[in-house]
Amino acid sequence: MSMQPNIDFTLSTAPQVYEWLRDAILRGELPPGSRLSETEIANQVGVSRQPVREAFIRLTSDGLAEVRPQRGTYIRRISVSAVLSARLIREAVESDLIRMLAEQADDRLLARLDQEIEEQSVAVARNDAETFVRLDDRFHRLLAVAAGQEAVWEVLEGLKSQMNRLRYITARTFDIQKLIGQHAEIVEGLRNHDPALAEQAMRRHLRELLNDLPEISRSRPELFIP
Amino acid sequence: MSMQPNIDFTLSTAPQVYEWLRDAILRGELPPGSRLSETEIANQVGVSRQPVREAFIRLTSDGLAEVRPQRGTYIRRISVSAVLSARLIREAVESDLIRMLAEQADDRLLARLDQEIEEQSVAVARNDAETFVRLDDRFHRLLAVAAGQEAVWEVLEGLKSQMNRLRYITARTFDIQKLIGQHAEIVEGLRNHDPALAEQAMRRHLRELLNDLPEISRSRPELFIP
DNA sequence: TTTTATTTACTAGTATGCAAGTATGCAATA
DNA sequence: TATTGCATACTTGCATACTAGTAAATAAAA
Repeated sequence: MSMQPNIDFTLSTAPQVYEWLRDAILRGELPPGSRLSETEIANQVGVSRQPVREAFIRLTSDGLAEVRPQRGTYIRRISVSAVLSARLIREAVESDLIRMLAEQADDRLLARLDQEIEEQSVAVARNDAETFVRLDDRFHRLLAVAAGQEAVWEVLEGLKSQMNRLRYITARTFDIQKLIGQHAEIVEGLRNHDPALAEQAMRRHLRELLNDLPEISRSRPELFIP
Repeated sequence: MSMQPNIDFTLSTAPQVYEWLRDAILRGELPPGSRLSETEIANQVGVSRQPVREAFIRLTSDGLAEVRPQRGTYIRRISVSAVLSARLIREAVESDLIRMLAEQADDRLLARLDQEIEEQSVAVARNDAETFVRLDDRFHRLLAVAAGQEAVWEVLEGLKSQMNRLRYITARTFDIQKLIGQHAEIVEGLRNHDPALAEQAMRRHLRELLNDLPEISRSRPELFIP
């Protein structure tokens, strides 16, 4: 592994190791199928095996790692069905939220959303896919918060982890311009206070997010569970 | 605590301790706010602190426990907003699933669902609320499986844990007869291949599940996060 | 009596040693 | 050459010792 974490030894180390590993996994730095080792990570970080072990347990709970007793700990390969499930759930929930929001969207919110889309356009102009992924997340989060359902978004965040790994891996193959256009359609639905229109735009948007999944799973089978 | 777990020492003990505690929490045997202790549980089970500690970590990941360093481990009180979020997500997802299912429901499935409802009626006739909770879970799960989305249901299971604790606590206050009637309405929607009808029945059903939440949170504030 | 220190008995966090299972390379054998 | 047996070096699971922090009871002082 490349980087070294910044451990603050005045705080508990286990959660810090967890955060560090989780970030590395989601960013694709630790690719699916990688083999970890309690001892190895412990030496690298400068702590004992114990906190590392606890971090592994939490990663396993998240579905990001897999402990094979007496064999080793591995970064979980991506499950296509888990990714599709996460997408389906996102579509169901976010289309409900956007319909709620269409009835109550005010000018202040609409202005803020226009501004977000503007920022996204800047990112695409600079061909900065990674920034766009971050902005895209913020856009969807903002919609949930505006609907008064921030807690719902926090739950979705956890589910999205599998999708996020995929997005980082494939960040360069997105047709970002198209996605931004879809964001604009969603906002138009809100502006017209048209729940059905906003919902349809949202569903279309989220359905296309994984359009390239079949191709990726064909070209990079090592990332996926067979 | 009352019961003792059945530990199979030829298998890993940590997961068994986890399952045991999780079950006790969901059933309300370990009520919200209870104080646990690694040492105490370890002695009771007959293992060292280590596997118990690992079980606590997983329970914390599930949002069922809360470790306060150097102070103790507590069963998390129920967060009303978390319960409401879980309900909203369930409604969004299950109404999408039921709409998908309405187009493809065959006689075999409908017969099976009728049979499930029959079983539920038997439970209510015996005034067996706990069995009904289990059957209710199975009914909704069956719908997800029939829609070809078992993986989606597995995800919902995790979210439902907060709702489930509440259900066990309040099992006696439910108007079970009414819930069974709503199940029947859902099945009628499927039988008529009417997605809109099935969806409306499902939404009504899931909205009423928490009707008594305000009253419970008033009468038993010790179970909830303020 | 009230307030302040101090002791004592807890808690979880971490380090470490040992046990048991697994993979791998090498040597002996067919 | 191909296969088997074994030594060795791993892996994680668990038990234990120790640390540091917390809380509450107790003792000392005002």
